[in-house]
Amino acid sequence: MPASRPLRADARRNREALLSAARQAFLSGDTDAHVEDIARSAGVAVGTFYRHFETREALMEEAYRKEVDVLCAAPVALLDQHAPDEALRRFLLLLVDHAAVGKGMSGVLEGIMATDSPVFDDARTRMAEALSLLLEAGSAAGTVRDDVTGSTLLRALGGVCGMRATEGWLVEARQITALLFDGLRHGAPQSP
Amino acid sequence: MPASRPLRADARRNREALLSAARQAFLSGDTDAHVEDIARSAGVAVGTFYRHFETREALMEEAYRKEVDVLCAAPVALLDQHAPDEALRRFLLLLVDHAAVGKGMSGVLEGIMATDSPVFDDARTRMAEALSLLLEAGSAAGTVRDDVTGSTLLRALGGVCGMRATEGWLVEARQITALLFDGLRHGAPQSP
DNA sequence: TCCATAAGGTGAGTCTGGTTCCGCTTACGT
DNA sequence: ACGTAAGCGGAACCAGACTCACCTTATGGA
Repeated sequence: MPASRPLRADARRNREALLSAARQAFLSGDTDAHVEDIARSAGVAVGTFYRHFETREALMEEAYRKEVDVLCAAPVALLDQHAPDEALRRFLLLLVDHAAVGKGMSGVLEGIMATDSPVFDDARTRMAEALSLLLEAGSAAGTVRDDVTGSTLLRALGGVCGMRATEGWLVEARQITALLFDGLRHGAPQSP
Repeated sequence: MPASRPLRADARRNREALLSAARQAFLSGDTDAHVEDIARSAGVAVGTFYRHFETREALMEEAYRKEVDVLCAAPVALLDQHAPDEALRRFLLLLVDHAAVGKGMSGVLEGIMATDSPVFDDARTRMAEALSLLLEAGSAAGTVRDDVTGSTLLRALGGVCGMRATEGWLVEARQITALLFDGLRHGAPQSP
């Protein structure tokens, strides 16, 4: 199953072009760029697009996989550097910053977190696991409540990432994460 | 501008039929029922549909206005009966229960809270005001932090309402509101 | 070097679903 | 009754995702 065949040179080129055209469009805020436009600006026809990507949404997932990878890798590194609760706090802020990368990214994060769209199943699962890691470390250390799962927290973050382009949204987003973070500590074994 | 003319009898009948067909469909989970289906099951043609509603989305807003009204009215009553923080807590749970009414309702609440769709501008504003009322009462009483606005909290609730039909989502939703509630109290003047 | 051939590309066409438009119908005031 | 403005129907239109039958070309072996 891995690399059934190495993919022809022109094919790889086109695939790459499509992906980068998509990233370009999405990051610049045009989350619902038309397939035809993406294809054209990659210099290919729609048929070619569909040779490489199952559907329009599949492309979106692919386009953002890199970002999601970065995000999902963060917890391990953070836990290495900081106490669990601090690591959690930093991760939440990281999430917000990523949502800030471009209006598009925030749309995708929203798709990941706030919907059930099967397109983002994979990303959602990995993200929930990343959060679980942090929560478990925190609750083991007794600084974070232990009755919240990664997927619950993921859900709770959905709204944050849905915020786009509103005046001063970054401030709001930071406040929300602060709110959640305080809530997470509030119920911790020793504090209430 | 008010009642430019009392609307002909058959027209009112049809409008009502459309609205109720839509509510029926939406509440039973089919948030993206087709205009044609709604029209048919109301016993009219699409043309009639568009005589009464600007767009498909406009219908959705209309269909849920009643629910939103109920929700927005709650804070006043709650503040009458309970201390501000308790009123806030109850309101958050009320929101969750409303989202539970039907998969459709939760979709709409999500639309209200987690997007910028102009369709829900009105509902969003009113909801934010309702939350502000509670937050202000709470912060005046010193039991709730004072650095969070209604619209911020609204955003924070976005994810909750986006949850649909997942096994045990109600429990998750309650946990998230508890999380937010604890976070809201955590930063209150006297407690930290 | 050249050919055979399978991988890749093309874009007109299909399909789905929202929206428009215009001619017919009907409620309702006189 | 009747005239007419308000309503209604539904075929036509349009947008945008996706398909398919056919053409083009990279590539590996003779």
